[in-house]
Amino acid sequence: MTATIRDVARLAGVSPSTVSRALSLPEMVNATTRARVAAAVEQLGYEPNRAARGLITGRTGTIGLVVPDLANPFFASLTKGVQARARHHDVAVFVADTDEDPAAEAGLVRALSKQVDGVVLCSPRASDEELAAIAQNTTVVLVNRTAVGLPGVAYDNEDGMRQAVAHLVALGHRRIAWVGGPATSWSTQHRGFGLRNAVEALRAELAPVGNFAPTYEGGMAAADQVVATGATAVVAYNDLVAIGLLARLHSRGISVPGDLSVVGVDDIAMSRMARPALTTVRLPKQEAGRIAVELLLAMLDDPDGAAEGSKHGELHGELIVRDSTGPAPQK
Amino acid sequence: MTATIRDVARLAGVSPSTVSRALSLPEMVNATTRARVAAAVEQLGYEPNRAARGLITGRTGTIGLVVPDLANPFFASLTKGVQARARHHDVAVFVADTDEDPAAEAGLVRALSKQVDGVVLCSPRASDEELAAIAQNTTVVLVNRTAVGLPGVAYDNEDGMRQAVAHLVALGHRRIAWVGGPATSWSTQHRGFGLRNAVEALRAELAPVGNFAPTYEGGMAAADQVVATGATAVVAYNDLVAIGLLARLHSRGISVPGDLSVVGVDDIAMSRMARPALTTVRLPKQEAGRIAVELLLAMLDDPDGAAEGSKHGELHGELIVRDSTGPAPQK
DNA sequence: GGTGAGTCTGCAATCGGTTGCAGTCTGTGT
DNA sequence: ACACAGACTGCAACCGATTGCAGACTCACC
Repeated sequence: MTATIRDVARLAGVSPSTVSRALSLPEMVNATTRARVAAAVEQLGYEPNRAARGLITGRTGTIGLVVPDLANPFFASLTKGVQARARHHDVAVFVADTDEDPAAEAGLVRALSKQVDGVVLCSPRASDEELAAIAQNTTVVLVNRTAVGLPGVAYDNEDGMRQAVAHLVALGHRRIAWVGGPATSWSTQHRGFGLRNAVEALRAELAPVGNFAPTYEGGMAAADQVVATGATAVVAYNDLVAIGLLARLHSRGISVPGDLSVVGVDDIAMSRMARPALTTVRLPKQEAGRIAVELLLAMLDDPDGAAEGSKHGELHGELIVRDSTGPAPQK
Repeated sequence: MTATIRDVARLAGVSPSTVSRALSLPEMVNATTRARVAAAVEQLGYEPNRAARGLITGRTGTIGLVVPDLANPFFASLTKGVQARARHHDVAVFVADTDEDPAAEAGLVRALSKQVDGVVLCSPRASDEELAAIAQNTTVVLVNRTAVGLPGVAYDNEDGMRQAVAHLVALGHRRIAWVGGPATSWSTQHRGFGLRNAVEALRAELAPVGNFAPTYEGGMAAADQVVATGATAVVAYNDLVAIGLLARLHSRGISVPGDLSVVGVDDIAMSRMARPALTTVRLPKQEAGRIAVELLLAMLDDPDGAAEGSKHGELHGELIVRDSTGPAPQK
C-alpha cells in the first residue's frame, strides 16, 4: 500500500541501508546519491514507518500526558501547550484523563509507559512516594508541582501570593481570608505557605477557612464561611472557586468589591467573563506544557542526565487586576 | 529490559509461537499449556510490544483525534468522551489541536494517519470536498457535522432549535434574533435552517443579525445589532457567544431576561455560572465522542463496511431552562 | 496393528526499518 | 607501480512480535 524503504531503494538504485542513512545520517552518504534518494523519496511520498523504526531504536517518537481532568480549562490549556511543543519536535502525544481519580494514575502511567518514550505527569494529589514509584520505570516530568529527585516544572506560588497580598494591602485590606483547595494538593500547600509569609511580611492578618473542592461548587460552599471571618478580602485557591464565591456572595447581596474583594489564581478564560471580572494571578499555562516537553525530550536525548541543572523549570505568575478587587470598606 | 515473548516462552518451556497463540487465540492451545504460559506471563509482567505487533498486523491500536481548539470547553468535553471510550477498548488516542486553522487540518490528518488506525475528525469549517480528499487515505469518522458519503455523528440541530423557539414563543416572544457563527460552519448553517423552520411553524418572526466569531468577543460584538432588531429574544450560535451577549447587554443596562431573553447552545460548564444563568440547548458532548469512537472501531473491524446502516450517529439536544429567558416584555 | 482424523505445537518467514562490519573504489604519497 | 588511508555502499543480522505450514502425537476405529 504505502511505500517502504525497499521501494525507495529500488527506485534510487541503491540498497535500503543507504536510503536509511541518507535520511538519518546525511553526511555519511555521497551528495549525488543522497540527491537520488531524496528524489525517490519525494516521488513515492515515502515516510518511514514509525513502528518499524521504534522496534530497533527503542524510541517511539511519542510521549504521554496525564492530567486529572481535560474539562478543567487549566488542564486544557496545559494540554494545548504540550501538544503544540511536541508537534514542533515531530513527537506525538497520547493524552490520558484520570477523571480526578488519583488511584487510576499509577495504572495509567504504567500502561502508557509501554508505548511512549516518556510521560508528562500532572498529578497534584499523589504523594512523593507514589510519584517516585511511578518514575522508577519511566522517564517522567512533573508539571504544576515538584517532588524531591524528580524533574518538573512548577509555578512560584509564593511569589504569586505575594503579588496578590501586596495588591490587597495597598487597597487597605488588613484581614484576608484564604479558601484552600484539596488539603493534599501540592498547590494548596504552597499557596497557603506563600500567603502566610506575605501577610506576615506586610503586617496583615490571614484567616484560612479550610479546604474545599477546587470547583465552582467549592467556592459556593466556602462563601458563607469567608463572610463569617469578617475579612474584607479573600484569596481563592483558583478561579473556579473564586467564581463560585462571586455567585454566592451576589445571591446574599454582598457587594464585590464594595464589601469584599476577591482574588483568584490561574486566569482561565472564564475569569474575564465573570461579573465582576475577576482579579487573578495569571499562570502561564501553555508555557508550562511547553517547558515540560522540552525538559522531557532533553532527558530522553541525554539519559545520563548530565544536564542536571536544567531539570527544573520555574514559572512566574502575574497579577491581573480587574473589577473584583477595590479599596477596603471603611469600618 | 522488559520481558519479550521469548523470555516468556523459555520460562514456560514452549515456543514463542505458542505464547503468542495462548494470548490471542486461547482456544487453539491446550489448557495446561495455556496455564503454564499464563503463569510465566504473570511472573514476568510480560506485555506484548505494540510496535512489533503493529508491524505485522498493520494495526497500531491507536486512533487520532483532531479538534479545532482544546481550550474551547466544547471540544475539551468531546475529547474526554473520545478518550474514555478509547481507553475502554484499550486503544490509545493521539490528540491534535489545529488552533482553529482549517488549512492545517489536512496536513495534520495526513501526518497522523501514518501512525494510527483511524481518525476522529472534528472539522466544522472544511468543505465536503476537502473532507472527501482526507478520507481517501484514512479511515475517518466525522463528529459534530455530516458530509455525504462519510460516516459521522452529529446533533439534530433542527430539533434543538425547535425546542428553543417553542420555549420562547410560549413565553410570548414573537420576534427572535439569531446570532450565527462562522458562515462556513456546518452548525451555523443547520441551526439557522432549523430556526427558520421552527419560527415559521410557530408563526413568529426571525431576525438574523449575521455571522460572528464563535467566542465571547463575537457575542459582545453582536449585542448591539441584536438590540437594534427590536427582537425580544435572541438565540446565539453557542454559549460563549451568548455569554458575550450577556456581558454587553449588562453594560448597556439592558435587563436579561426583563428586556431581552437569551438562549445559547452547548451547555458548557460556564453557562451555569453566568449571570443570569444561561438557558441553553444542552448537547451531549462526551456522548458524541464516545459514539464516534465506537463507529470508528466498528469500521476498522469490518473494513468492507457491511454495517452500512450504523455509519451515522445522531444525537439530540435538550433545552435547559435557567434564568436568562423570561416572559416577553409588554409593549 | 495400521490407518486416518484431529489436536497441539514448533519452525521459519515476515513486517519495515537500523546498524556493525566488511568490501569496493578512488585518490594520494612514495 | 604499490601500499594505504579514507569515503561510500552493501550484506546480513536484528528488533519483537504473528502466522502459514508441516510435523508430532493421541486416539478411535476397522
